[in-house]
Amino acid sequence: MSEKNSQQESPLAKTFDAQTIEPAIAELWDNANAFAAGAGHREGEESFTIVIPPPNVTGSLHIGHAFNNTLQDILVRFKRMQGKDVLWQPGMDHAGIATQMVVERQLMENQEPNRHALGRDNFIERIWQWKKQSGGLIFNQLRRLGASCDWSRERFTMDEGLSEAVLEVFISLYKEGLIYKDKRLVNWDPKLLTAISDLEVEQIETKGNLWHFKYPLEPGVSYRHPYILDNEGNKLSWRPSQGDPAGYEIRDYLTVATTRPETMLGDTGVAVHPDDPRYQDLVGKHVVLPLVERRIPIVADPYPDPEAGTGAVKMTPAHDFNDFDVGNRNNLRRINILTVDGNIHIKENDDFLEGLESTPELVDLISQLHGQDRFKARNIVLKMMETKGLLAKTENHTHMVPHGDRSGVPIEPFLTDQWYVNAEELAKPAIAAVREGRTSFVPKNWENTYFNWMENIQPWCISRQLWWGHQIPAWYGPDGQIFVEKSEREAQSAADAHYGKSVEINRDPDVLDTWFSSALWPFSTLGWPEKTPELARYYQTDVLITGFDIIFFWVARMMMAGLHFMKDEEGTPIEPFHTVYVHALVRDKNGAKMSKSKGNVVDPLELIDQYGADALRYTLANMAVQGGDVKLDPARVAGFRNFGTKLWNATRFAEITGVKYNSDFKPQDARLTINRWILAELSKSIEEITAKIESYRFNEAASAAYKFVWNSFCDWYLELLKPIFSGEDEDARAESQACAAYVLADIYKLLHPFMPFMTEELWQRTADREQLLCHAHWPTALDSDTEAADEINWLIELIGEIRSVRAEMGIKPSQVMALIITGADDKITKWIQMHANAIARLSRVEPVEIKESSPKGSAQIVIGKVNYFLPLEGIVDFVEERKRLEKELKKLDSEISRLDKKLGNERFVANAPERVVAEERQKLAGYQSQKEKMAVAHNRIKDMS
RNA sequence: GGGCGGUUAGCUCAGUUGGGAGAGCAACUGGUUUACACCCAGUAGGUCACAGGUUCGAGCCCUGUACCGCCCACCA
Repeated sequence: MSEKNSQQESPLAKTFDAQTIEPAIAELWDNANAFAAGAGHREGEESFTIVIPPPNVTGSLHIGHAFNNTLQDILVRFKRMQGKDVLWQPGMDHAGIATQMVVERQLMENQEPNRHALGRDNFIERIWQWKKQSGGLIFNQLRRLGASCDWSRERFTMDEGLSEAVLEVFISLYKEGLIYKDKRLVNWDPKLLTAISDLEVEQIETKGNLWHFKYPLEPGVSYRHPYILDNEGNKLSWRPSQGDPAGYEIRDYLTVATTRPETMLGDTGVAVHPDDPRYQDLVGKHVVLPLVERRIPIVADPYPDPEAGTGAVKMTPAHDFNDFDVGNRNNLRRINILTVDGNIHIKENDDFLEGLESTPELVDLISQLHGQDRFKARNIVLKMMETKGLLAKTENHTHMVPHGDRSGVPIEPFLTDQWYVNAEELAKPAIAAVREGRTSFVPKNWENTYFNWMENIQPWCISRQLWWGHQIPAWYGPDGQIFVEKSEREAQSAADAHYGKSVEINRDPDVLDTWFSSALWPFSTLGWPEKTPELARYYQTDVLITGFDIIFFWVARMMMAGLHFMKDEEGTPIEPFHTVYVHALVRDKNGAKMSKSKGNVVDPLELIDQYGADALRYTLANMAVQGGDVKLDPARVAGFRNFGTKLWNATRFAEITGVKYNSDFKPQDARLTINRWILAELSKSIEEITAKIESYRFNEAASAAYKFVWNSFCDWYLELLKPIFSGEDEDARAESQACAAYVLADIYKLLHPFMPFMTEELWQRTADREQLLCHAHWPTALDSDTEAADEINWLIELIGEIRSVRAEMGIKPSQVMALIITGADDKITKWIQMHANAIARLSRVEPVEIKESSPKGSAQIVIGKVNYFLPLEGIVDFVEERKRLEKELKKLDSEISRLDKKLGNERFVANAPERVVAEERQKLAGYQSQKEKMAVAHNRIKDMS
């Protein structure tokens, strides 16, 4: 490294040029293969593994990725510097629907044949081509961000290896009976023409109507319908809970309500609650479904709520999840009246026509409705019902309508054959693992969300009617017999064996839900099902860092898959990770989720262009509050860019003043208080930053570093070194130069996880380093040295007071004035002598003198028992000082009276811990002695002004 | 309908075992020096949403209310 990165001749530029330096540093890391698995590993240190949440192959870096990956990188770089055997496993997700949509759109834009014309194989080939050209853009963007993944290990969910894992998992779950095929209602997306899982359904509040229909009872049947009267004597519907009804009327119809009138074409029953007194006599009778004239039964089922609506509910088992269940319990027919794309299908539909007489009215109905879009059909049905006088009432009604999260159209419950995973079974060990603390969430409250979902988990529909994805390894024999095997050849021989002769088999055309392969990510990327060395070394992974929006989609499913397939030698299941760090989503300024469709996306790449990756990362780290929302304000990015510049300039100052890294410097041997002080502050910061990163409090780690660098190191340490650097004491200068270099080097290390580019650059430029900063040893704290702190804290307080007095009294900065000290003991005297230069320089006082008696006409400062005077004669009107003292005295009075009251409270003295009481007493004494001195000063000045 | 989170300075937000409320930005005053105007020094600004309760003591714990946001859910 030394030939390339030895100290460079040219001095540092005035600011850090992120545009040119960041890419150069990225290249330096690249060439050194700095992030390969195990790079920088030190003997005896364990492994540390993170798998990246695989971005979609179609994706480009959005602010959420930037946030998520910044946090991962902070942790990964931190662990790497601790000498751990680190793997940050990168990779991408094939994102079935999203990718297929992108390429289909591209075909359309290019006016090329659509996918159906192209055919399945050609289309898939086309997607691979697209991936080669435009996929994975996001990885370059992640590199710009500084993500230190082992890029050589990049995986893709459609890779051969990962596909092998998918096959293995599917087949063994099938053979265990945990994957099965079933005909039931699914969430059907009529636009994308595929089934989707419950999680891909978004409930959207929609304003609509609730229409009340009269369904005539079959001829000869009627019943007594009770009612109550309102104050005006109007008949109101009666509910079982209301006690005795006021009266009855004879009805030959039932009223049902619906938000989806068009589904009535598929009604096959009316359900009432078995205990509902209104309808008990009707159970077992029939109604005649209007328009269609189908005779359908009235059944008793616990599902209808007698308190809601009329208590009678129309049943469409083929188009509603509840009705489906009721239908199963009561043997109701299932009549599918829709096509896959959501149009009415009642012509030549045997299910629909069964049992119907072919009347002219029916023919007319069919001709009016068949082929109509479901929403148009709704209006037509409504008109028909109204015409017949069967529309009893129309109410405004706001309700949740399920929409496909990709297509944005209302989904249809649709009766199809699909593949399911028995998630309930797989969830059991996944729940236990978290309950028993083998995997824990940070922050902990997400565990409730996890449990709540896992404990109510539904079968997971994993088949998709798409082309892009892992095709389901199932083949069908002539009679529909299923053969699930690794290859067509094996399926063929299984089929041949089954039938005892050679038969033709057909592969299931469907592909698997993308999340099926993502669920395997923590072990499939390490080579499973092969027993690779990486699998042994890096599984179990350590921390999963992810947004809460994919806890269900991804985290839960990784837990299920990991615990089912990964076992140690004794067969004990191994969780995929021991910790799940859940961060907030980056939201727009209104707190809304950012999404492309809303157009409220902040582009991290623009921020990187403008401020540099380090600045963006530092900002994001500072926003990573556990449990909090993240709203991005560009002004803050600028602020943290400024912080980088500050550090840059501190280094520049060091360079100018001969600060040079010296490996002989031993911090324990530092002699000067100022050096011992900064080393103690450094140690405190090291401890704090280390602890905060380890507890995932990234914002607190970042702000601790910020304060140390800016407030302690730059504002005070470097300022206090200036007189030493320009002074005569060569030993002091040499020690300080070495010490400053030492502290700077540790600062680079401490900041490296947060701002890797600039720190690496500075590290390389400030000394002839043996290694890259990203492999340097994370610093450890020294034994604490509190002695120095007293002295420097006194100095800081004194300088601050002098500055404050000067400013308040309007003394020009250019005005140099004397400082006279009285009442100094030996210690203070020594300190004054030691720091006279610094005091003079930083607070513009000259000379600094210790005297026996106080000068006349001075501003007065009290620190501890010592008085400090600034003679004002000829400089400023005493009135100003009088006002200032009065203000001070007022403040002291209020403090003193507050403490008096508190300490006068017997119960406080009796109940509060001794420590607290003692502290308060000490404070009070301090304020009192300060007040006495101030009062003296005030009296004196009053006489003069 | 169930669950979770939020309400602290003009703005964006910190505040981990209860013991005098902080940061950044913005504002105001003023800038001499061996780095930095992306800077330095100083100043001002808060009934910690509201109402009760526990406690010697509450931004923090308990109860309730209001408003905002999110997640889950099959009410026709």
